[in-house]
Amino acid sequence: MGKREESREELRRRLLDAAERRIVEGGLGGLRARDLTAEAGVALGSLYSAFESLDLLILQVNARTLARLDERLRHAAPEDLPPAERMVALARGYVRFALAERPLWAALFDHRLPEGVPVPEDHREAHVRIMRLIAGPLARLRPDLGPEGLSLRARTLFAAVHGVVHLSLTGQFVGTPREALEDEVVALVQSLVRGIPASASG
Amino acid sequence: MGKREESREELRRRLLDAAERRIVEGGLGGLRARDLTAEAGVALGSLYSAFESLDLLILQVNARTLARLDERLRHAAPEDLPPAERMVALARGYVRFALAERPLWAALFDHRLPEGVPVPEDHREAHVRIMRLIAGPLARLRPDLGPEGLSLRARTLFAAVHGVVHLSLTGQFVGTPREALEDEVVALVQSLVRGIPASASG
DNA sequence: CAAATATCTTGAACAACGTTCAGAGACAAG
DNA sequence: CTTGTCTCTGAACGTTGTTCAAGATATTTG
Repeated sequence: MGKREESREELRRRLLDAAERRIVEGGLGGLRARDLTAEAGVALGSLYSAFESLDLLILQVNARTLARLDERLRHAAPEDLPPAERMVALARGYVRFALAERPLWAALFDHRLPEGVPVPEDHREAHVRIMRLIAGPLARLRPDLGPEGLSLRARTLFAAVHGVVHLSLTGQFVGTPREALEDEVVALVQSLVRGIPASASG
Repeated sequence: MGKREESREELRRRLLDAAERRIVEGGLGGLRARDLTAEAGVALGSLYSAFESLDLLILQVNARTLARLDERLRHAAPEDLPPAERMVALARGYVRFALAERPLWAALFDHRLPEGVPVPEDHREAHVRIMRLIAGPLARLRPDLGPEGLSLRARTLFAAVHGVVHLSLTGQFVGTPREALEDEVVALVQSLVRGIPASASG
């Protein structure tokens, strides 16, 4: 009875590892079901006995990446820092994570589920955890905001920082040059942190 | 001699129009070479006598969209406004354009050229024109910045605003809710505009 | 332990995709 | 009208993700 479940987990792990390696090497766009299963040392069809589809497998790779991002951000911005510095440290941590784990980080945003399929609950939860990491110091800077407004502003701040990193690294549009990225993001957050207490909006 | 060239242009126009309609209806992800050529009333292979590839055709659709965005932004932020208000107006214009032309706007960022193919020069130029639209009022707010730093900061500001809109509308990550989007973007830009003159960084 | 049964793994086959190209057809020149 | 040149056509190709009958393997039963 035990052997079956164990080997099923082993299969999932092997496929996840292989997919991660392939993404690191060739980006999400270069990920093929055949390469992935070959690298994992299993048959093509086995992918579909371990996961519902290739898309759902990618989602699991992304879940791992999200967990690592969460950990890195917590490590980068300890709770004993003053709130403004903590915000800057979070932004810096995000930039460095994106640079260090670029293909896996990019996969978080490049991957789209097919039309009908909803994002799983634990994914949204992982996002919310990261948002709360921002909402913490933000609450100290904006004691006037309620929990609702705080959550809203945290998402907006994250999205702003993310946007700068994203355009810079994907290089589609004319983004911030890579060499200036970290400094620009820090300047952005500092401007926001300075602008925030003086503002009555939101 | 004239008939040949004329019909070639006509073919390109028909294909571009059809592609645009298909993207509006089903998004960039739902665009198929076969649907597109069927809608244009031409054979599948004709696509490749008018354009190098489907990717390059999409790039032309995006060029049209970029031109419309440029026009809309100029219209939304007249030059006689005070610089801070102009910045807000530009951001508001961007949000509204994204909402109004959502699938075509999304195609600007969802579409990626294959590995080796570089972004054409006129595309980068169209981007730069939009950046200059931001750099104008920014120069008044930050007379201390040189042309280099100004261009840099303009790209960062655009990317920040874009990030908020992008995460909100693609709904991949936990973004700003649609109802709050315009207000949040305006608050973001106001914070930045307020934070900017006090800051010595950059 | 051996036979029977349940389960999983395998890779050929399938449908759908972008792309190509030999042949049919349309146009210009003589 | 005939000839030659260019263009348009859609069947065919290679490559995707996905499926599924058949063989291999594990588990249960006698």
